[in-house]
Amino acid sequence: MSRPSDLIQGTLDLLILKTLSTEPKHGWAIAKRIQEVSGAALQVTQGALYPALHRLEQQGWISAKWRTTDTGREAKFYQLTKAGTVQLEKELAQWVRLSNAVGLVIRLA
Amino acid sequence: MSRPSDLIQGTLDLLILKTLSTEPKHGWAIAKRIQEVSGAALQVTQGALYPALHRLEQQGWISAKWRTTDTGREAKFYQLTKAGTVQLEKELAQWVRLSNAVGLVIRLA
DNA sequence: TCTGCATGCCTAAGTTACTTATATAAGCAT
DNA sequence: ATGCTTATATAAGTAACTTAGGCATGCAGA
Repeated sequence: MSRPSDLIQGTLDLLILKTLSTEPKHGWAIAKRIQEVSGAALQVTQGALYPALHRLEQQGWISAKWRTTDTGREAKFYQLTKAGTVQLEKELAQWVRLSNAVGLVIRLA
Repeated sequence: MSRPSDLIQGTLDLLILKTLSTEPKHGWAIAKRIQEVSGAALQVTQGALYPALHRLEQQGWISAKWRTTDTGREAKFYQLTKAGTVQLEKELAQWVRLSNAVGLVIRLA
């Protein structure tokens, strides 16, 4: 079956943290935003999304609060914590480092 | 502990196939080459390497043959098959597509 | 009115690809 | 003979997914 892979394994945390770096969002909006910004290349399914959000919350990188959306519905809004901002920088640096390294291998054989 | 992560999950197949695209190599040499070319950013441990090679062989993307190395030792040399070359192109395209998408998210928040 | 769709949350089971640890063996140098 | 480098390999454990469900609300259309 291999994987259709609409995500690069291990980058979801980075994507979520980065998406939250502008303003708090609820899970559904985060997934939609990632999909839009990536030109639909990245698909965050709910089975990946919610466990990831709980993971990040448990790590103390994001915090949750129920609030009403623009459309008048209850939703769980997440925002970056200070620790989350630090973590985002780490993951960004890690991504740049490793993806560049992959790029090197691709170019230099 | 998180992961020290000296690899991006799911890219190992691509790295191996690409490394074999110039000439046949044995496992040990593949790992060394990836490490060198990446400026030591990527580390392929043996526990990841050998299962990956067997996986790729089973898929029919590489084929193995025992041969003697320059240093006069027996080693298992792998070379890309035709199917492997096709697969390499697929994985390359996939990588470019997805890593660019991650780049978009990073830049556009 | 009720039917369906989009929004919004969630979990469970299964799979995959790793990490970590261990085992084996040959060649070479001290 | 002791230890280091080269070289292969497997086993147990884990993290992060995929796939497949379930539940509830608001709104639009027939």
